[in-house]
Amino acid sequence: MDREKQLRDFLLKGDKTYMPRVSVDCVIFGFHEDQLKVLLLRWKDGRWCLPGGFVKWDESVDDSAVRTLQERTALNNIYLQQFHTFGAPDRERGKKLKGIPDSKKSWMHDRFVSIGYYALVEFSKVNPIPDWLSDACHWWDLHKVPALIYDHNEMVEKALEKLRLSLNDHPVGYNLLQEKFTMPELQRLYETILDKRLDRRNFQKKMLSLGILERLKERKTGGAHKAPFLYRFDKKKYERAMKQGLKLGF
Amino acid sequence: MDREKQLRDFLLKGDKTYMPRVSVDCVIFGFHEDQLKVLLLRWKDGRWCLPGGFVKWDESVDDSAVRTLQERTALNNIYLQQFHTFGAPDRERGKKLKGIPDSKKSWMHDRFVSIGYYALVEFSKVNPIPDWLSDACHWWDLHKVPALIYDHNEMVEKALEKLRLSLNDHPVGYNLLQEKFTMPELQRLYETILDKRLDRRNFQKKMLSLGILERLKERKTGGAHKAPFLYRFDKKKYERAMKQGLKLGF
DNA sequence: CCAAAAGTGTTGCCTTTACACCCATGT
DNA sequence: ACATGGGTGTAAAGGCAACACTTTTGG
Repeated sequence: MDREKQLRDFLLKGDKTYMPRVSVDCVIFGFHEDQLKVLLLRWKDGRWCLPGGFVKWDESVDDSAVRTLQERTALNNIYLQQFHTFGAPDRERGKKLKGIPDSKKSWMHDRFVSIGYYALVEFSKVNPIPDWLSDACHWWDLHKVPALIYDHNEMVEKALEKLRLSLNDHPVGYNLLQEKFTMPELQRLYETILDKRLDRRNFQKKMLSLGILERLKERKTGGAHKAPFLYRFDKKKYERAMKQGLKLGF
Repeated sequence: MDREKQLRDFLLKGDKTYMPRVSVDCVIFGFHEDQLKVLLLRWKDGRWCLPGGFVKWDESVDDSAVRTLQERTALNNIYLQQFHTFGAPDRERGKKLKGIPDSKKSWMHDRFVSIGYYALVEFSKVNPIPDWLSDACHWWDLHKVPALIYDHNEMVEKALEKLRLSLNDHPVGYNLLQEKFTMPELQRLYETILDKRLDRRNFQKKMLSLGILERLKERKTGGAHKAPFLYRFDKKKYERAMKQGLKLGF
């Protein structure tokens, strides 16, 4: 079987291409139907995990994360943030390899340190693609994430925590929402990430005061009630705000 | 020569003890005479670098940083914070090994990824100890740090940046000052880290409002002017503040 | 015409900022 | 005595939180 050979090659010769001992894992956040979602992979053995990958010898760790993300979502230009590196001594990739011949000789055997990144992506644009070791790749509601391999649940927790903290000095939305969105939608996003309710009117004032939103002529019609205005981020001003940092205080 | 053998052993057999490809580097901050200081090592070849180390197979990455710190400063219970992982493809430890026989066969050869930690230590308590590859270990004024190996200057920059950001939601001082200190000393510390002047009176109000300071009966005598009160952190309240996070906003 | 959601403005509080006066100490 | 730094209080400003009224839309 072809895949069998591919796997053997990867296990026995992968270290020609990839650095051993170091991996990258990505917590990919999406936002859909007022819920934060996380993209997960299912291994052939049924266990779920974060999309991850290895670092090529000639590639930076950041680039490795970009590549991993690109491979799972088919998206480019994704917002990506390194958030923590996980290095407990029992983090053994090798444990995944049970029952595979020669696995003891593999560069995958033994301990790995993993560098965690979180990504913010536009849910509707993602077409989840399993990797060649997995048979499924899809979105999970953040609050319903199943038990994951190793410390991946901890990674999700930590990523969320860091994302929350970042709201105190950086805007969010450009990466998670569609190009045009309404103020209530943006508010729903903030409320979901922070897991707390915000005052509608004060929220709008705060957001507009950042000067990074552009109100469009159109409104979002089709809803059951008064049609809300559509907004769009001014990309240049948004990026300037991301760089400089702000004082939001949520 | 004994050291020669020790080096050869380390280069050729070090991977029995340490994980290849992964290292830890520490930006150790101290505060002395109104200046932020960084502890640096000088290699035998004259180049300066951050104190760093490798990760033992059975040790967590955090523990490895703790050990490194302990070895350089002879201190325990140090405040330590992982702040970033550096993984550019040209980060080669091997470049250090020029001229050493068999260095190509060493686990030190080829690329390393390094996990950066910053530490806050009480300057006066530190007795800097060079490691066995270095002939000097001492404090440098943060603004006078020389050119360091690899990307270590970048690490110092990033550590400082993260430390500054942390002031917005965490107190600082317990780790950098002596047990008893005056309000002006604490203010000087904040001003130095932030590199900006603060109003004396407003600073005091803000600090006291945190409820983590205890004013002592004594005053600091010997100065040229009015004797300022001495303060001390209430350790329990300080730690609670560190955990919960605050809203300082500097 | 009613319920539910969205747009807008106002008020009061509380935090932050700016600033002034008095006190202690060494020269 | 005076220059310098430290301790304390207060008034104005600005930001934030609480809140009310009107408008629009589908049912």
